[in-house]
Amino acid sequence: MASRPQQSSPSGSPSRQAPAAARQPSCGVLFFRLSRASTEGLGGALSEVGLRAPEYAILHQLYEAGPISQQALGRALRIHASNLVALIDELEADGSVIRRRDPEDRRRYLLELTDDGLRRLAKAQTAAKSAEAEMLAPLTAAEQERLRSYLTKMAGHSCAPGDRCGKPPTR
Amino acid sequence: MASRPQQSSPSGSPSRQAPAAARQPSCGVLFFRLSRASTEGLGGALSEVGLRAPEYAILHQLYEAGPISQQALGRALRIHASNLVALIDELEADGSVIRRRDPEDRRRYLLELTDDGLRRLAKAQTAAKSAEAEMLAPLTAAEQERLRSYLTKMAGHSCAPGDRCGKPPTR
DNA sequence: ACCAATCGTTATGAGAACCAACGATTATGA
DNA sequence: TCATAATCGTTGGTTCTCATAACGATTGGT
Repeated sequence: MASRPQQSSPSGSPSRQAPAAARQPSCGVLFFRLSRASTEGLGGALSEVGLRAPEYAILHQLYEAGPISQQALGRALRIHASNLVALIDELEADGSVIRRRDPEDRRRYLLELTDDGLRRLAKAQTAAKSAEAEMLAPLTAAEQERLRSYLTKMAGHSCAPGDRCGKPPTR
Repeated sequence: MASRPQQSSPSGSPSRQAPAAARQPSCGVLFFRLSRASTEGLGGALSEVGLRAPEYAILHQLYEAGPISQQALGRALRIHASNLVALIDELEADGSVIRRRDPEDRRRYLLELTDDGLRRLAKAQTAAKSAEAEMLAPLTAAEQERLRSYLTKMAGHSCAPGDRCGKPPTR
């Protein structure tokens, strides 16, 4: 400890001056942290049911938005179309989802949730419940409900089920 | 269409019965969708400043939590220690961060934000601001503030800066 | 002095992301 | 009608991220 630089906080005490950076974490940083925490907890819970997070999201989206095309699904979930193929393949292999040609446009499929897929989704939700409760623990029940409504609004805004939420983002 | 299984909504009309699955999307699914939307918008905005999301989060965390060890940083941000090395290397290479040995325990480093790093963080925040505003658009100003407080609480609960947020998650 | 534990590092492998290109199908226009 | 362009799903290949295991260096306990 011959040359301890100094203890007067070279730039280590951010509580002194705030040159330009914002003190409170931005939503971007918060989402970065929480999405990882969520992925961690959710992934662990889902592994017990033999599902991964993207597949869980797909089942949920299919249940919520009804039969939709792969491309609409990919837009809603922000999953690249090329990556969706393998995911749907797997879900179709174990009977959770079926691909059916859209009679109105036979280029696209209409992805449908089977009864097995519905059961699997229900089991996954049960498994994920405790992980979510853990994450939402510091909030009261009312706050949790409000948070959910906020997130739902944001998710709907970023890409509505049937909306054209193409890549050109307002810019 | 010779053998259409049946037309009595095999499982395609979710608005009829709800056997066991929850109607409204769980927070896990919402976080899955929003984290991807956030990564997309935030990543695009940060690329203009030459930063990626993890580096941005690191700078912010260092600014917020002061000089901390790499391991504490990794716990807070849910970044694996082995992956942190390259990230810190890069940030140190362009002068945003310096590694300094902790005199109290010379195994660990104390990561410090330099003045350059602070400036870079400020620029990144400015760049990220519009992307965040876009994502938060469907919320009122009051709701945005409440959302931020909720997320902050959750982030603090999942892993406080100096807390032992080890892997054994309550289980 | 020994042993166990911790911090940072390295190497390596598995998984997910993006990009370009291709058949199949549909839409548009001459 | 024919030709051209556009869309949907798919494939292959490249890159990036993430996780696991092992290794020196250092510290703490006995």
